[in-house]
Amino acid sequence: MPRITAEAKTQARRRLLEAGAEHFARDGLERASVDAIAVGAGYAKGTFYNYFDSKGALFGEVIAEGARRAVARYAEVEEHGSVRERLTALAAADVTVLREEEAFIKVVVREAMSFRAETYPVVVQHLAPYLSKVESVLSDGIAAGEIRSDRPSVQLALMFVGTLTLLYVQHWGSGGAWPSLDDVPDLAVGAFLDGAAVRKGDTA
Amino acid sequence: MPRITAEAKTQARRRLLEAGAEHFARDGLERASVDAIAVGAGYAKGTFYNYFDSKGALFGEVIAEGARRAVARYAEVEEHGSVRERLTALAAADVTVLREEEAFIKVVVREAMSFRAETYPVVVQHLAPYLSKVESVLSDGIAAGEIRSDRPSVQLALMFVGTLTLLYVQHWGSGGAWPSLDDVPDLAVGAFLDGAAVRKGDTA
Amino acid sequence: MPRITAEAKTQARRRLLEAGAEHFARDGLERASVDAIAVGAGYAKGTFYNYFDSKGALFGEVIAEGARRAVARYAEVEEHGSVRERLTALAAADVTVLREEEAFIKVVVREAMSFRAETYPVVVQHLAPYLSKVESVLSDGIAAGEIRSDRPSVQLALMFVGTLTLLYVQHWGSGGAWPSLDDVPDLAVGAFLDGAAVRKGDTA
Amino acid sequence: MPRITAEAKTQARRRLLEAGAEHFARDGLERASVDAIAVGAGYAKGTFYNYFDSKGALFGEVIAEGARRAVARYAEVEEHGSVRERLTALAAADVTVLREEEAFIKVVVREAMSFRAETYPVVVQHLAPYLSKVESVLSDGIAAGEIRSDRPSVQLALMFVGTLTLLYVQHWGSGGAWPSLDDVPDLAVGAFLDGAAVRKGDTA
DNA sequence: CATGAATGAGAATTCATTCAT
DNA sequence: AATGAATGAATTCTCATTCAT
Repeated sequence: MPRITAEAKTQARRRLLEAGAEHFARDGLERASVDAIAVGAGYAKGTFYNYFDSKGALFGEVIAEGARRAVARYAEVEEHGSVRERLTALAAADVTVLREEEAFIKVVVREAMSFRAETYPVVVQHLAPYLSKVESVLSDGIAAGEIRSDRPSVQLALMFVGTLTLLYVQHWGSGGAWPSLDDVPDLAVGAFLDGAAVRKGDTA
Repeated sequence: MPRITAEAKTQARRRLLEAGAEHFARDGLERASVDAIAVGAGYAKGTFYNYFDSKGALFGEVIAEGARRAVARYAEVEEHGSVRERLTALAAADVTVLREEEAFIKVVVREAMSFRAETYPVVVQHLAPYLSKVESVLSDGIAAGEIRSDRPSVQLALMFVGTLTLLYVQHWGSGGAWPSLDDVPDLAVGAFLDGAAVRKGDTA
Repeated sequence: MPRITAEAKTQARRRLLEAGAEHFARDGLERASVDAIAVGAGYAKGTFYNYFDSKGALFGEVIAEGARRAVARYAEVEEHGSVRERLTALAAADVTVLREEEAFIKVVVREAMSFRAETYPVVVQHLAPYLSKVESVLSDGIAAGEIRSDRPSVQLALMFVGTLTLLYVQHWGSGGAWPSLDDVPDLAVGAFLDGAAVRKGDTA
Repeated sequence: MPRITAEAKTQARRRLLEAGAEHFARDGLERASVDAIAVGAGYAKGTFYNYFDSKGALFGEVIAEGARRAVARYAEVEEHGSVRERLTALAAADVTVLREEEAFIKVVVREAMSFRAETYPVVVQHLAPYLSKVESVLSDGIAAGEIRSDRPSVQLALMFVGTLTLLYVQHWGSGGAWPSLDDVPDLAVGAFLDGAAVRKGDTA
């Protein structure tokens, strides 16, 4: 993956990317201003256009970079153990990224949930490796009889990632009241695997 | 002595509200233009301001109206049966509203998922009765031993509504590919109640 | 002068005229709104146009009416006595009008001092009878050797009326601090006739 | 590292200020348009906002600048001689400014005479040094027994400045017919010091 | 006569983008 | 590379005026 170094080759680019994430996370694409982003990165407005074609282009790259950083972290996760353990590890890795790159992740999540024609495909495309990882864990689980086999693994993966995302949104929306980030991995995995119903043989 | 009745006035308001929902759903608050909304409602630009103070004010009312319509439909849902049946009925009612008022619901959902300081509280406030309904069903379920009692019913309600919302987002985001609206109620209830894990005694 | 009755033949017209004066005095021509004037007169906006062609037309008529009311009061002033007495009486009559019709007079004064191409001629035209009155008193004074004969009486009349106006402006501008309306007649006449210099034979 | 010097920036500001004065003098605050002002200064509309926050802000600065220029000229006036000589010199200096900066002075005068809550305090504040100068001359005159001592010097100063202003208004209002600017200083000083009455011992 | 909904020209203001230095 | 002044398209909002009822 030489892409990271290639794309962030200059200091300036990286700084603009960070400042962009910051502003997009806070203000959204339309309300964030090129001027504020450039100044936030320590440059004058004109410099922005030496590195990015337009505000929209930066936005796309912020999303791509956010997804890339998340995926990079996923790559470090252990490949063995039960499905529950592996999903929890993935979720924990995800939360770690979120803590370190909150701005980037906020932008990605917001776009993922806003299903806008202009940006949705970009998000989906960049989240693909992320989803594949989850899907492969679930496929293994299906093969091992740990996961229900009546749903395509893609759909299950979407549901898991969605549940995780949902908890982030509730975390941000509630101002951190519930759930706390610490609780997210177990909550997500619990909700996804076990559901809310009491079943025969369970101890309530 | 109004020559044009109060109903006619309400009529104009309603048309602007519908057109507003349409445009906000497609373009979002910032990209939707007052001019386009007015023309979409069959009026000239200036007329808009005879009915609403500003674009932002209309946006708030669209959200309020969307929430109101959803809640109205919830009120018709049967109050008895198993938790599974009642949740499915609620979800089905929700999908019905969504089919009939897709624009309004899209706006509400997008705002609910965007956690913007300006609009989030409005959304939350208007979705409150909606959430209560779900919560009361779940409380009954906990009392009846059908639902796990280790989570506050509020949190469970948030998770159920979130799951439903998630499926809408995936429906819209995939261009209707998956899930179809018909599948949403069972999917949501299934995911929420049963989870994805195979458990002892289950038949895979 | 049947004009007064002819022009104010309807209640509505008069009420709109009064409301117009009120608003123009407070807000000026541009910032006063037809809607506010109509409502201030107890009518709906549309009714305004049954009585006046435009906002500008009303403005012209307010000025005309203000000048008319001032002149009407001048007509009652005594025609004999010294120049000082007669000028003081004229000034006192003027102050009386100002108290009773403050809005109208404010509009006239403001326009008189704003030398705007559109309205200045109207003001001048309507103040003409007002000025003639002063001028005739001063002509009598010149003939009687009470007033300096080295200035055309028209110019002297302009200076006197100007001095009076100046004091009004200072009264309004200072929020009534100085001069008070009670002081205006003597101040104006004193300044106009006597000046500020101490002269041989005067008792300082 | 400004490629365009601070002077150039000041240059643009100055051009906008001049154009603003021109337009405000002709059209008043409300009827003057930002677009026309910008074009009048040789810039596009948007450029205006690189230098001033709003039309109102420019208006305030035009008034401030007008008062500043007038005061600057006052500062050059001789400090000795009789009261009559000094007042005449002040008035002459004032007329000189008016000739050179007619637009600015028109705006200041119009605002001074319009007693509008929004602008009146600004005008008064900026004219303060201007008034002080006159007042100190008059105080000296009172001490020297040249000026009547029965009026506070502030009030006398207001009357003198008012008289001067009045003559400007009449000059503008009459289209230059009477008085001509050349006549203004002597007229103002004569009217202010001597008054119009013939007194014992005078030669009519 | 009275009404007030509809209109649309007009104005202020914002801001992404360009480009000469 | 960096800069920031200039630009003008786009947008929101106001309000005088019209006119059908």
